[in-house]
Amino acid sequence: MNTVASKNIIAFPQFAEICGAHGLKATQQRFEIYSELLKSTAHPDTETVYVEIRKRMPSISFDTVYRTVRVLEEKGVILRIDPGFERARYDANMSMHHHFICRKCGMIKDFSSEDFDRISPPDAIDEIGKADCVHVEIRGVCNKCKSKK
Amino acid sequence: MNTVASKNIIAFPQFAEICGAHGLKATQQRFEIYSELLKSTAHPDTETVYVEIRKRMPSISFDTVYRTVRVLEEKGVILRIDPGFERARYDANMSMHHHFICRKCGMIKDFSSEDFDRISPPDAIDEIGKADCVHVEIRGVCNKCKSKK
DNA sequence: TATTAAATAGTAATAATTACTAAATAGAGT
DNA sequence: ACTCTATTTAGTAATTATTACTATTTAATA
Repeated sequence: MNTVASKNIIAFPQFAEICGAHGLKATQQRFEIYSELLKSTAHPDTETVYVEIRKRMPSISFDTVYRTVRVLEEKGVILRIDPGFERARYDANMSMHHHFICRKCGMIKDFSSEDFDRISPPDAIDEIGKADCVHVEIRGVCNKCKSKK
Repeated sequence: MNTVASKNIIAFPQFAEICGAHGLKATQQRFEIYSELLKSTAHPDTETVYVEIRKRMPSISFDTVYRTVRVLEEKGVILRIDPGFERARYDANMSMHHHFICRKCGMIKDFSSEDFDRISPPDAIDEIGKADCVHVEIRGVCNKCKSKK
C-alpha cells in the first residue's frame, strides 16, 4: 500500500465515503481528479485536469481522467457542462448553484439565485422520470467577449 | 432558381425573415434542416436530421447539416442540448420550456413550468454578461430506464 | 440578367472520446 | 498482516463526432 496515497485520501475522508456509497474503489487517481475539480472554480475540462495532476502524479493517464469523470458523472457525484464547442467541462460543486455560459468563448461562471432554488420541479416530471439534479443554464455573451466586438 | 425550393420556402415565410434578421441566406438546405427540427419533438441529432432530409433531398451533405445547426445555434435560432454522451441534440422550439434529460439513455423530454418561467435572472448576471436564454435542465433517470433495472 | 459574396457537396482532416490489454491494486476475507 | 479477486490503471490503439478544405453552385443584390 502506498503511504503517500493513503495519507492524501485520509486527508479528505468524505471521498472514501462517496466512493463506497456508489460501489467504487477509492483510488488515489480518482481522489486527485475529484479534488482537482473541487478546488477549481473554472469548471476545467479533462485536459486541464490531466495536465494539472501530471505535475504531482506523472503516471496518470488521460484514459483514467476520462473514465473517472464519466463514472462520477453517471453516479451524480459531479456535473458535466457542455459549453457548446470544444471539450466538456466538469463541476464538483454540487451545492445549489447555476451557470452562465458564454456562447463565444465558452466561459462558465457560477451564479446563485434563491428564486430559482426555491422552485421544485413540476409534478408532471414524475410521469417522465426521477429527477436528481435541477440546474439552470443561462446562455449569452460574457462582458469580456462583448467588449472585444 | 429552383421552383420547388422557392415553393417550399414560401410555404413558411417566417424562415426567410429569420435568416434575413441574422444576415443568412435563406437556402433550401437550411429550410429543410430547420423545419426538420421544428416538426420533431424528439430533439434529433445531426445524423437523424441528415438521414431524414436525404429521403426528399438526396444531395444534402452531412457537412451542411453540421454547419447549419452550428450557425443557427450561434445566432440563437435553435438550442443545442448535450445529453452527456453521443451526439449533441437540437431543439428549434424556442418558446419558453425546459428539459428533462435521462442520464441512462439520453432521452430528452420537454416540460413547462410557469414557476420557472416567471423568474428572471438575478441582477448579478449583468456583471457576468448579457443573458439571452434561460433554460432549466433536470437530469435524472427516465421511467423506462428505471423499470429496466 | 449579371455580379458576387455566401453556401453547398463531397470528401479529407482533426479533435474528442472510448476501447483494449497486460499489469497493478483496493477491499474483503482469512 | 497475507491472500485472493474483481476493479482499476497506464499506455496505447481505435472509434466517433465534428470541423476544415476546395471546386462548384446559388441567393440576394444591383
